[in-house]
Formats: sequence, structure tokens, C-alpha cells
Amino acid sequence: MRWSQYFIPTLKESPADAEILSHKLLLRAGLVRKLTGGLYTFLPLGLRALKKIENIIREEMNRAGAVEVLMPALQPPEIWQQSGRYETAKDVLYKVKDRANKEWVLGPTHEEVITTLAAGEISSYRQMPRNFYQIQVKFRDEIRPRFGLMRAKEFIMKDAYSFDATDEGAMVSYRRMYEAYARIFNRCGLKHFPVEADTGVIGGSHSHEFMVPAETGENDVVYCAACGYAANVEKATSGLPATAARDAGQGPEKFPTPGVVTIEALVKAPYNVPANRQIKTLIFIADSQPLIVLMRGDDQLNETKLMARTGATAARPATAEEIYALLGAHPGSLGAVAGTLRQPVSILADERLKGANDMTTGANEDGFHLKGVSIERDIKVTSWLDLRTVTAGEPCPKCTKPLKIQRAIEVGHVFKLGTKYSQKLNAFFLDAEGKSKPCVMGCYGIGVTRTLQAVIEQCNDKDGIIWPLAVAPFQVCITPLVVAPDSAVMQLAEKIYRELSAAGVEVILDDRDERPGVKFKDADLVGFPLRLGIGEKSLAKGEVELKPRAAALVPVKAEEAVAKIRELLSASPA
RNA sequence: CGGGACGUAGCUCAGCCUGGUAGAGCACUUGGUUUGGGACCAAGACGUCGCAGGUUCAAAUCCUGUCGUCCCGACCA
Repeated sequence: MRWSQYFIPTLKESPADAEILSHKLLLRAGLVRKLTGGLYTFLPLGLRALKKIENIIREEMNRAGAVEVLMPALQPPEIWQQSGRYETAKDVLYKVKDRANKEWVLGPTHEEVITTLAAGEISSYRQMPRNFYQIQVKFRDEIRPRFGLMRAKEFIMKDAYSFDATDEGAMVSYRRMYEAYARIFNRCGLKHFPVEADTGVIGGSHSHEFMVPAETGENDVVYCAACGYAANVEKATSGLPATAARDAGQGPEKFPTPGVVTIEALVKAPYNVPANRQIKTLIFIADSQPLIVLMRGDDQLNETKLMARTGATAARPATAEEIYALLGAHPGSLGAVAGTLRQPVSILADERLKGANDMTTGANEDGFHLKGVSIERDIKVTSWLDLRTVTAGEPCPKCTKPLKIQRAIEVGHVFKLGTKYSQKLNAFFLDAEGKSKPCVMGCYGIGVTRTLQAVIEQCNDKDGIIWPLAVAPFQVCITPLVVAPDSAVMQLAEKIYRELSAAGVEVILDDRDERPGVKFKDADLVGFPLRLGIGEKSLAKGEVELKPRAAALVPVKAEEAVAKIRELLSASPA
């Protein structure tokens, strides 16, 4: 490819709305352009890198036994109603109407479609295991698209769906995808690690996310450097002991606390109640039912855990009005001690409060608190659950060494789904005994466009992108410093260009009549793994200059350049 | 959806407070000089100042509304 015939609109300055480095580089290196918030056009260079990633994914999915299909992006709402996600996923669903005013949805994912396919095609255990995948555009009505391709309204995803006759079979399929994912991200040149994850609205029993460590990520990952435990903070637990028992005392005692509505205020004089001796009372509305959630004063509720543990499809903090109507007090004076509640309400307590006594909590009367509360004696807890958010430094749940927290970008997610979709969408088969059973499913996603940006986020320096060879849009950039067709420099450049092209090397010839500085800066910005500089000075010595993007320049005899480049390309990990 | 900021040339931004001829740098066009890390000189082209109302003799500037963008939060396979 000749640079002058290609389209690489590089930018010296970053557009003002690009926030994170990878987003700026995406724009500056001429890989993408924004149409509007959350919607991007891929320019030739960006498309090439994207296709590289797609092909790595294809190769590894095929190798893992999955077969490629392509499902419609436009889907009938009926199957979404059937799965129940027309309601539970309604916030992300784009809906459109046709001229007959019939409604359609733009697919945010394809469980419904693939399960409908399986329902029609799979009727015997002999037809399984089966794994279908596609690389498709997804549409999600994101509340707030951001960071370029990281969180967009329309993005490219690889999604795969496995169908098995048994639970054990499904675990094998899951494992196989898990391993394929590790290979895919390795080949993309990404540092990554798998973590235990919450299954969310999609449902299922077993789940890992593949994370790329990056400060600009939107996930917090809890991990243990000693034993390898790693989990999304939405799921992570720790080995912290329950609250220390003290003398239980006589029973709750009311005391005035005018104006005190925070944990912090109660910690201070004259009250001097440490946060770990307070019970925090939170009111949630889960699937329109009020819930009391009790946490230790120094702990933070994890709403994802709350949803997961209660099975609620929607939960939100209650409003001040709802709280007053329920408990007769305002936030800051709330409690769950039996006798202070005017009506029965489910009470969920965090396990860390088990056995806690001599605690202080709100009296459900503005301006008053209760001290000397023994949680198991004085509060009718409906269920004990792990609801707290793990913080850095807590003991690992497996080996008790201190946990660490790292920001990360989620690039892949594997789920063992079970039979949730197969049952609702009638994907049943006959087993060896002739009994009808639902297929056991798994689903496996990779954010392809997000992975592209994650590579850039991880592989760069002050001058621009440093593409890993396997995903670089071009492997080599030839930079002749003189472009006059009859010059020795250009003639050599053309010759090497022809030879490399003939050898199957992906090479771009910067034939622009620009000053050397401009060409060097552009090549660094775009980040070609190898650059071959050809100028009059070194050519006078019979040499050309080989400059790996991330290493020092090496002079090479002109006639050895092609062989040297091929050697470097084949030596690097694919 | 709540809080905040910002919309001026293709890009980065000044001008707005205190109303009166719309600006700079980069990019672009032409000519010349240059030519090993984003050249220099000269001459040019490029704007309904996001949009709609209002106030005023006069609005980029003040007021109202609206749309869009970004940030924080909420929310989010």
C-alpha cells in the first residue's frame, strides 16, 4: 500500500472531547472518526487492525470447535418477551417501528435468537455438543456512552453460544471457551487475567470476566498476589472476621441524638460510637417490595450483590418519602430493632454483623438512636447474606494474605447459562432414554472494538501507538526521505516495497513528498512495528535504517534489508 | 435522571465579564526559499459565533428556551 493513495488523516492535536489516552490515539492516528456520541466510523487503518483482531478470534474459536454463523441484528420483540428480557433488559433495548407500526428491537445480544434456532434444529442429544459464534454489531441504549469505543451505542462483539446435553458437558464447553479466550488475548498482545464475575441480568451460575489492567477501566478487580484469587469487586468476598462479640447488656437503650444523621456524626463526641459498632440501615425497593438492608457502619453495601442474592430484577434506594411512610423516621435515624417497626418488612443483614452486640442504630424516631443492641436478640433478621464491598488490604478469602484492588477493562465474559433460555424458548431435546430435557447453555462474549482500544490503551508511549505485531494494521512502514522517482533512495524503496509485498509482508510505503520529520512523527503516531528508513546519508554507506517501534535503530546493509525484516517478523511471537 | 462545564473556521482555542468592523495557532490553496524528527516568508480561501425566540438603535457578548458535547454521580450483559 502506498501512503499517498491510502487514507490516514493524522492529527497533531487531540479533539477536545477525547478523554483517555487510547481514545485520543484512536483519533490522532486516524483510526476512527466520531459520527456522534457513541457512534464511530472506522477509517482504513482502524478497520485493518479490527480485522486482525477478528481473525485471531475466528481462528481460535474455530480451533476450539465453534462454528461461525451470522444472526439478524433486527429482532422481533416476541422472543424477548418470551425470555422475559423485554422487561428486565428494557433499559438497553433500542426499539424501532416499521411502517405498519409494528415494533422491532435492535439486538443488544443474541441469546434469544440462537436459542430459537436451537429449538428448531436440535432435537437429540446426538446433535450436541454444539457451539455457534458470530461477529456482529450490537446495539445498546447506553445511558452514557464514553471513552470512544469503550462504551458505545453500537459496537462489534464476538458472541458464542454452546449447547450441551448435560451439565458436565456444559462445563467442558465452558472450560474450552475459557481457554480459547486466554489464547485470543495473548495473541492480541494484551496483558490480561480472568476473574470471577457476577452473572447480572443475563443469568447463569458460573462466570468469569477477562480483564485488561488499566487505570481507565470501568471495573475494580479484587485479587490476591499470593494465591491467585481474583474477582470483580461486584462479586469478591474476603476473609474478614465477623464483628467481635462484647457483653450483650440488658437490651436496647434509647438516647437522644439531635441532628445526627450520619455514621460520621455519631463517631464524634459526645457520642463516640465507632463506625464498626454502628448498624447502618438502608431501605431499598426491590421489584416494588421494600427491603431493610443492614450493614456494619464502616462497610459499604454492594448493590450488585444485593441484586444477585435477592434475585431481584430491579432494585433502587427508597426515596425519603417512601422511607418515612414505611418507618416513620427520616434517613439518619433508621433502624430495624423489633418494636420500633410499625409493620413487618424483610430484613437482610450482612454476615459480618452475625453475633454482633453492643451495637448502636437508629430508633426510627428522628433525633434518637438505640445503643446496646444485640443483633440476633433484638432484630428479626429475615436472612443473612454477604452484601458488603471488599476493600483493599482485607484478608484473601482463600489464603488470608492481603487483597489488592486494580482497575481494569472488561474485554471478555464467559457464562455458564444453564437452562434459563432453553426452557423459556423451548430448546428441548430427547436424551438417550427418550426423555425430553432442555439444552444446557453457555454464552461467551468478546468486545471486539473494545479489545482494539484496550490494546492501544496498553501499548503506547509519548509518541503514539506501539502495535503488537499480530494486530498492527501494517507490519512495516518504508520511509524514503527522498521521493523523486528517479532518485536512488526512492528506487531502492520501491524495490524493497515490491520484494516485501511479494513475500506477503504487510507493508506501507510512505511515498508522500513530506519533510522527514513529518513522516517520522506520523509513523511513530500510527505505531507500525517496524519502520525502514532510507535516506541519502546512510545509503551513501550502502545502508538503510531499521527502526523497530519499541527499540533502537539498527543500520542494515541495503541488500540485506528484506531478509532482516522477514527474520524480525517471523521471530516475533505471532 | 440529578449536579457541573462547554458549544466561535476542518482541529486546538481567544474574544463574552464591560453589547458597536469575528480573531490567533495548526491544517488547507498559490508562489518562493527549504529538506534526517511535526520548516520559513509572502499572498489567499475558509464562519449564517449550535439552534429558536426575546431585550436593544445595535447581540458571539445580556435574557429565556431548546439541541448537542464532555465531566461527576445514579444507572449499566
